[in-house]
Amino acid sequence: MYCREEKFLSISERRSQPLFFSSSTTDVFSSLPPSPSPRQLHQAHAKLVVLGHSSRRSPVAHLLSRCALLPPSLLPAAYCLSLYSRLDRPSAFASNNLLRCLARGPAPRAAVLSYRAARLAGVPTNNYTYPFLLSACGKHPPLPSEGRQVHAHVVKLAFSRDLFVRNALISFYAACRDMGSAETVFEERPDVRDVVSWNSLLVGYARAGEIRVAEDLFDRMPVRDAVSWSSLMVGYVEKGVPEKGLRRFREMVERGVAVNEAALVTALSASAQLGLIECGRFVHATMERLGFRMTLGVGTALVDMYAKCGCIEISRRVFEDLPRRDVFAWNAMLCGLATHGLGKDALDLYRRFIDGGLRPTSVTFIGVLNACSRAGLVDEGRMHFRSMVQDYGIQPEMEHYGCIVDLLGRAGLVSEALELIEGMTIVPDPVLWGTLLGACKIHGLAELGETIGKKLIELEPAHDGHYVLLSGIYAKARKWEDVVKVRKLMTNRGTNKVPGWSLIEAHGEVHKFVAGDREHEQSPEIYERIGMIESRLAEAGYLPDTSQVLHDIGDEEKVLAVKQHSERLAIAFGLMVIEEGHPVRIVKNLRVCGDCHEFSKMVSKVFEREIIVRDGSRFHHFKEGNCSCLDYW
DNA sequence: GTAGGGTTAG
Repeated sequence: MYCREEKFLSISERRSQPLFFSSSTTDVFSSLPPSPSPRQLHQAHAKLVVLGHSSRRSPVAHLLSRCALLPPSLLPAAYCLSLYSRLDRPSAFASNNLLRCLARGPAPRAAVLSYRAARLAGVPTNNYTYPFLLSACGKHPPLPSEGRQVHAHVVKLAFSRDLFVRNALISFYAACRDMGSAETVFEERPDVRDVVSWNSLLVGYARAGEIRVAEDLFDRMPVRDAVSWSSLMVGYVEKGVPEKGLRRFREMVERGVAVNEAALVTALSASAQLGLIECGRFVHATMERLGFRMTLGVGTALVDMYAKCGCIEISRRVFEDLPRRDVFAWNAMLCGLATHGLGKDALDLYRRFIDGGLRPTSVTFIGVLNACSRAGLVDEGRMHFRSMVQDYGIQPEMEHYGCIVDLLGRAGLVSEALELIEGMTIVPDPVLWGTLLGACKIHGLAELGETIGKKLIELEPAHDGHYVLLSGIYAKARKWEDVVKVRKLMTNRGTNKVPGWSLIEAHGEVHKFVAGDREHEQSPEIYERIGMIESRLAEAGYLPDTSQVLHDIGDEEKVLAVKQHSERLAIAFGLMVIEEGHPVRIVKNLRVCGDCHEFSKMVSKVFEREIIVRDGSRFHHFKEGNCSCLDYW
């Protein structure tokens, strides 16, 4: 309406119009949609300027309150500060809304500084001030000493009876991992408590890894809501027991608790971690059954879950069907394609992402570099590594170096990789040296491998993987005495060899196998099946390669040790119980050994069955005698 | 006009 009127006015007429011709500012705000974009807020601001209201307390505070609701990525903290700075005598409302903007913005510490300035300028505070301020102090990384000072103000200014303030205090202490203080605030006033108080404490314990305490709180809660359930689930997932989180999700659904986005995302993340597609499908189906509308968060978690459960095509479809995509969604898809060895597709996706005008993050480059590595695109990888720093100002982190070392190592450029490591600005971690050591083993560089292996053992003497890799390098060079020496060293030092296991899902049940396992109730049939598979493979000309069996034992025993690797048991079981035409999906914790890799390729050919293995770091799609990793992993 | 939960990588 305002604009239409203006169209008919000449410039001179416009000048002659009183600035307040649209007498109220309510029009400016009532024309805004429920969730305005930054651009629409700027337009509202422009209207206030035209109306001559840009220094008036109430409309500016109103505008700030709308800014504070923007998603954090769009929150213009500097702009909010400039809006606020136009005010002569800011109200508590205006100041609170500035605090709210700053607390949600990229630099929450600014909220503390702004509060200090407001106190000095005599701006009044009220009970709304402290929740915003304490939330700023509890953001990552937390500001413990600032928050404690705020707590002192709360007490001094007599706001400590306020439920919202108390809850914000509990959350703040929980974020600082100071559960003692969180508990004190919680216990101090049992009459000023609600479900949020309980949840805040619960989250604190869950994040601190004190899952038993969290469970106990959960059981004692007088009222539980969806946040209570999802917070407990997060605790399990963070504690490394995603299966318990999934169990809670099922329980939550069975009890008819209204499922929320966080519960869905956490349950999907748990399924993704476990690689259990049937669990993931259950969560997806539950979501659809309940008519939960697709959100960015759930969409991203679905893309990630399907990718991590080996269903990269479904993952792609979910991604393409998303109504909106943010950088998290793109990153999930990109990284998914890369771990599946679809390097070319990942790079095409990255192109689309950049052409769409989005800004990559450091995780985006982990995906891109990984993709280059998997596709063997050395020059392209080097180019993106440079572009990351030069075009986007992202400093390489350990993971980026990891991808590049992997890329160079795979291409046999081990000395270039070594040079890169030596020139790093951050101290290379053992994982990085381990990546290089892996490259030495693959390319048979015994001397360099020996140096790095010894160095690694020195760095992490309790880590069995280093001894295993080094003895593998010796074994490949047929230096048997050294193999024995390293193995003895390993035993003497009492390192615990991480036992290898493989999981396979069949008809709603999860079956777990460890090497040489005879626990499974169908063990006799499984071993019989392995024998049968082997004779079929032998007819097809397959010879076991025992060079990677890192035992100082005789050849015959070596063959036996390889034969009983956990994924073989899982594959044999899979061939027994998974219907024909369906792929056999296996999840294992360690990397696949060379012989099992060869074995899987042959099985996929001879038995015309697709086998999808998720190992410790990537996927192997075995089909018609080939593997998607192109035999480098 | 307030406080509590989740997603990408390794």
